[in-house]
Amino acid sequence: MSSTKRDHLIDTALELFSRDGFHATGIDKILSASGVAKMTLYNHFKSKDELILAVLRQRDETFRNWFMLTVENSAEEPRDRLLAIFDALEQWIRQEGFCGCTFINAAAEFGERGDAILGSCAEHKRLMLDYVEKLAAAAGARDPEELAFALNLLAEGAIVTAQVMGQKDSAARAKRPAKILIQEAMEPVTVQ
Amino acid sequence: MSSTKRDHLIDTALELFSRDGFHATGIDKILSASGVAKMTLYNHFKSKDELILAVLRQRDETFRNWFMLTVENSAEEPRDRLLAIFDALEQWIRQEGFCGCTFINAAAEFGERGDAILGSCAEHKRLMLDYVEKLAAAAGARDPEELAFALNLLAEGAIVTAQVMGQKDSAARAKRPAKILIQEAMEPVTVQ
DNA sequence: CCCGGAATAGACCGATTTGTCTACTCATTT
DNA sequence: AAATGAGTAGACAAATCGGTCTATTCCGGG
Repeated sequence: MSSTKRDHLIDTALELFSRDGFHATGIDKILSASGVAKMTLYNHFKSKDELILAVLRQRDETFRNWFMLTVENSAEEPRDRLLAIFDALEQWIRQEGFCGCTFINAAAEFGERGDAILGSCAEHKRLMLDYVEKLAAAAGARDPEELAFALNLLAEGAIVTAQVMGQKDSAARAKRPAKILIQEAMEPVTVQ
Repeated sequence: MSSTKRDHLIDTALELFSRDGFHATGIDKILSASGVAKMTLYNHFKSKDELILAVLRQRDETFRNWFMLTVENSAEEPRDRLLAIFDALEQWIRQEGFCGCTFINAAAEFGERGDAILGSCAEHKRLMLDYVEKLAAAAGARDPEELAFALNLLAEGAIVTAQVMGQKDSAARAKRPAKILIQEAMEPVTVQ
């Protein structure tokens, strides 16, 4: 039963952090929402920052797994999988309670200080980018890293646009430019 | 002298909000950093939220003006101006003290509540998008709105990537995909 | 010169912040 | 039956939060 309380705290904290922000969510709010005693929290985590780090670690794992599974289940052809990225994003954005990317939000709140937190955000983005690059390589892109970088820009842009402007079709609308970039990346022609 | 104090408060608040975040920046920190008395602040602004709104309004104006001026000064041809967007972004990102987009950061902290604040962020993004669309129309794009939307995704992606991953060449690297999308948007061919 | 408006310093308020500590309960295990 | 470890409730601390209020000072225009 030891890790049950811990996981429950992380789940509750993720929900509140996403909805209200990290600084705006007090420890007491997490405790009362999860029904866990304060000493239990500080028994599992040394500080609020450590709780945040644990939340980010877990979020990275669950989100990336969900993302990769969703992409790979909705397309077989490597090239189609590159497009399926945006179907997965669309699906995520349309989920009720969508509050943008947890890592972008965390990076927004912890810029200078908290290199550990910012580092965790950067690592997540790195892993996501690596995955897209893997897909791009499998699709036979001329320069997988370059294509992955470009598609990743579209993806990040779609996430931010959905969050800030409330434009929930942003990922769907990103699909056409993505298709163009993919097509271009396959042919062995160089654009000056 | 009335508006001097007000402007000074807004400038100081913008700096601290950008560096440390909105919730993490207390009123007292803004006061001591600006050397202004507390009652002077509350004489100009009804609350911290109103100060934040004033900061966002001023930021929208100065940033958008700087952005448009920079784009238009670095290129004459409409089509080149679309690319100059990313030169301006690059320039901004490389400025020391770059902390990401104030409006993305604000939206990250004020999601649900504070529709006024989130609304201000959405409006800024709308105005930026409108400007890009104007450029796209001047460049003779087949569908200016669509091209502007796609280029805007790349731009937002570059901003976020620079902030979260510390990848300061993100805007420069966005230029090539942008060029491809622009080129495609000019020809009267339809990609299915 | 003198008056009025703006700014000042700083006390003060109640609420909330993160974090510590104690005394207690409960279930499991040996 | 006793011991152990996890969890609990809640008091407590020191700092900070946003915001109000008062008393004072400063400066420019009539």
